[in-house]
Amino acid sequence: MALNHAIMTALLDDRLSGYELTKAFDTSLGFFWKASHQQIYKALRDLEQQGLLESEDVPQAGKPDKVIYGLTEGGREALDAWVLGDSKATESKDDMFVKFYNLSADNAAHLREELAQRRQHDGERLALYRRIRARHYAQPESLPVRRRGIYLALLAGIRHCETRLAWAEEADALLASVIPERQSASAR
Amino acid sequence: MALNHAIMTALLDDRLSGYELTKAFDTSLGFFWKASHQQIYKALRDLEQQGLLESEDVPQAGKPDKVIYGLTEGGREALDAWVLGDSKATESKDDMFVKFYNLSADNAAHLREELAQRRQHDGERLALYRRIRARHYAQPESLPVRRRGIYLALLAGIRHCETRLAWAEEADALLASVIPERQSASAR
DNA sequence: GAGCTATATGCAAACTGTTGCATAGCATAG
DNA sequence: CTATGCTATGCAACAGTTTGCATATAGCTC
Repeated sequence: MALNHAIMTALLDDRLSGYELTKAFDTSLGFFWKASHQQIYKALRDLEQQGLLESEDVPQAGKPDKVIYGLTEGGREALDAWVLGDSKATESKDDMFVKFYNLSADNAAHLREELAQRRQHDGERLALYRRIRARHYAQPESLPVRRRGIYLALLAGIRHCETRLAWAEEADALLASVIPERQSASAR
Repeated sequence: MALNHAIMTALLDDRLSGYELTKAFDTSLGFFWKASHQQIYKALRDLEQQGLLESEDVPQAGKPDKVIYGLTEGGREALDAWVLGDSKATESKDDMFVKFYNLSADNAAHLREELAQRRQHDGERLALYRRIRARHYAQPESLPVRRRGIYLALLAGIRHCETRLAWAEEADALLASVIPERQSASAR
């Protein structure tokens, strides 16, 4: 299970609580691996039981107490070993492409709207990636080794968004040509 | 569940057996939605029970008998309605990017190998897409409407592969610079 | 004749992920 | 003062996917 390894990866530098990890999985590593808090809390308990993480209760004033987790020596070794194993690429599944196989004059306007939402989303994501890049990865050659790996992942994210946005323009033009002339997407 | 709708989409033009659908999901629609035969046979039975598909037993000589499925009127309507609903994009998950977050001098050579495998795979996939494009989608403007949708999906696949391949070159160069000089990926 | 591949379908268990709900204190906005 | 949202953790049910196994016939190769 890669979720476990993604969590351990997030704990390489910092000792974090489940809640903090959940937030980390909304950004950063979460760009490449999504996880809900339910998944994360469960994985943390499992990993601790396997001896790959150790935990510490941290009482807090004005907030609920929390439990922070850190990698054990065994966890670090397990993570290193995992990286050296083979990884399988989970092929991405996207409803929208299946819908494109159903394109018709009746649904072209709808698909165009969905596409516009994707463009919005990809545009925001791209802007975020670029900000992160400018702030933290402006000179990849001078980064420490591990940070260069993160830079490459970020770069893949950037390229991916750019490609999707460019494709969306072509797709939008083609969809527009399919929509019956008498009405546009927003006509009643 | 989009698998059900992907199956119905595959049955838009043809009446197919579970086995034939399984093969179809290895190519074509399967480029955007993977499914195993166990999933497909189960989905077919479910869909028939819901009245969205109807089946017919086809005895065969020299081969096991088969059951072919076709869309019912209700199935066609259900599919049309589904296309008009909202779709959620399943964020793709990829072990390899998590591994990049763990880049070190010790594992750079291994990651480079994994990357080479991906390049190989993406390259083959791209070549296949291009062949399909050249054969069946050379003039998208003159295609019937639904085929234009499929063309757009194919185009997305092409762009995606191209982007990944270009990124892989950059990544490879950076990884090479991280690998300790005294040994290459294949050194003992 | 033994083993491999292809056709054709299916069950069952295990794993992974999503959704809904629950608790509980504190802060901030209206 | 009430509603909302944040911090912080967790259970339980369901949905979806993967993996391993099972069956049966036919043709091909060694």
